[in-house]
Amino acid sequence: MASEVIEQAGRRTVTAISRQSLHGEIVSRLRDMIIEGDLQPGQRIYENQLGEELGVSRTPLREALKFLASEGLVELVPSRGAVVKRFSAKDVEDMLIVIRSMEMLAARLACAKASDEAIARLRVLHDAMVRHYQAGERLEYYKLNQQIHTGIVALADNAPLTEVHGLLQSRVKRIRFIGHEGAERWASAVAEHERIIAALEARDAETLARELDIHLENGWERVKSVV
Amino acid sequence: MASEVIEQAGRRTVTAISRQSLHGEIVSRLRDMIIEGDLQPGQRIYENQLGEELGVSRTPLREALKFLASEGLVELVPSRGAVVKRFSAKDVEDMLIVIRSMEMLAARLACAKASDEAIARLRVLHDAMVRHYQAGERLEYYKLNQQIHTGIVALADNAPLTEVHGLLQSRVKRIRFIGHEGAERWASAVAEHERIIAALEARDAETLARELDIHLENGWERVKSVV
DNA sequence: ATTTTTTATACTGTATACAAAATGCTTGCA
DNA sequence: TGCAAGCATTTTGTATACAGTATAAAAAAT
Repeated sequence: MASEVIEQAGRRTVTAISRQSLHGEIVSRLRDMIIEGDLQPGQRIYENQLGEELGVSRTPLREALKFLASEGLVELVPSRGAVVKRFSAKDVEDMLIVIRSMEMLAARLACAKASDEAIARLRVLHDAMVRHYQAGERLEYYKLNQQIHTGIVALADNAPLTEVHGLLQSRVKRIRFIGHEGAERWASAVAEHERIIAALEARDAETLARELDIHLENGWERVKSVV
Repeated sequence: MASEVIEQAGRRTVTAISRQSLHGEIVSRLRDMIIEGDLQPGQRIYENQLGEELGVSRTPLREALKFLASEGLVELVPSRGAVVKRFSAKDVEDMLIVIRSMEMLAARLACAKASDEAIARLRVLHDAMVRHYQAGERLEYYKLNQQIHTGIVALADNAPLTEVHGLLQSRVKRIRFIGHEGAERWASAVAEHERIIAALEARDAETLARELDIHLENGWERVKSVV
């Protein structure tokens, strides 16, 4: 395969230039592969094979797998290596409960601490998202949607909260990504977002938390059928 | 060194017997060493040296370090290896905010889902804790205290919540461990716990959440001075 | 024909060796 | 005496080799 040769040549160059280590590079790459479904849940990971594909030897690959295991994206089975973690419906439901709670916490903190400029930046994202909705561009909509939720968490200026939220978010991403909602649900989701941004701009913590609660509860219903 | 030989011989035996992999063994060991202050914040970890101490080669040790890096207990500096992570006062404060929120969530879930037997088991732990308080046994008290908080989270029957709570808990552990509170504060902490268990037994979610909120807010004040 | 045992193969776990990078020290020079 | 440059040493990063274990297939026995 031509791409593999390019990959190998690229690696050396990238390693030299980029600030990221090879380890970090592999971690990001594998994380994306898992989230985007390139590596499917339950699939066993053969170190030799995957290492060859990525153009790296087993050592840094194994280190990356350990890292991802701690993130909960792969499972380490003793003497049988790594397997892409598979989540049950309950697992996903449980994650969404926690994510919802964390976003509500973030919302309250954000109302108290966020700067006007930071909130304005979220409004810009929101408006862009609405335009993608009106244009029917689901993928672009989805990406901005994610960014807004992550953005609200970021407003709370609480690193552990951001980290843990991102951790769980990355696990449900590959499931949410599949979820294509119907037109009327999509419309109401956008309306919910509008109210969320408005509450944030008003710095009305309780309204914001309540709206997020409703929104994520609905989102959960939207996803539920897929899992 | 004689101990090294014993260590190495011991390792082979242990590896054969224990269900845990050597990797898992090292992870647990290092985690304890960090939490208990054996490895101090900011301290650089020399792989050769530490590997020799533990009687393992660099490969599994490095894999364990990557795992702990993902847990947030060590930091990986490119080309300069691993350093025990140091947390600022704000970091700790932020963690405690998140932990508090998660315990409150757990409390609400627990009131709805926990079995009577599970709650009864917590009551037993609580009573034992009170006895240790009365005997003035701080360490034993502290351990049961931890167990009770972890136990409440466990009652929620939400694996991701348990995992994430444990993650943050392990980071603040080494700080809390140092925190020795005064007699009157200790007394009020015990009283708060009594109310918490009572609310749990009554399955009064809102009271339980409120009491936990107060308790953890106070606990934060208790710790604050130390950091 | 089915089940059990043996054997071969493939993969993981661990150690070691080598290469590249960083740090610290020494020596030379101003 | 102070500074800088180069060299030596230490340490990390990566590859490879070897050992142990699980899996699968084939052969033998019931």
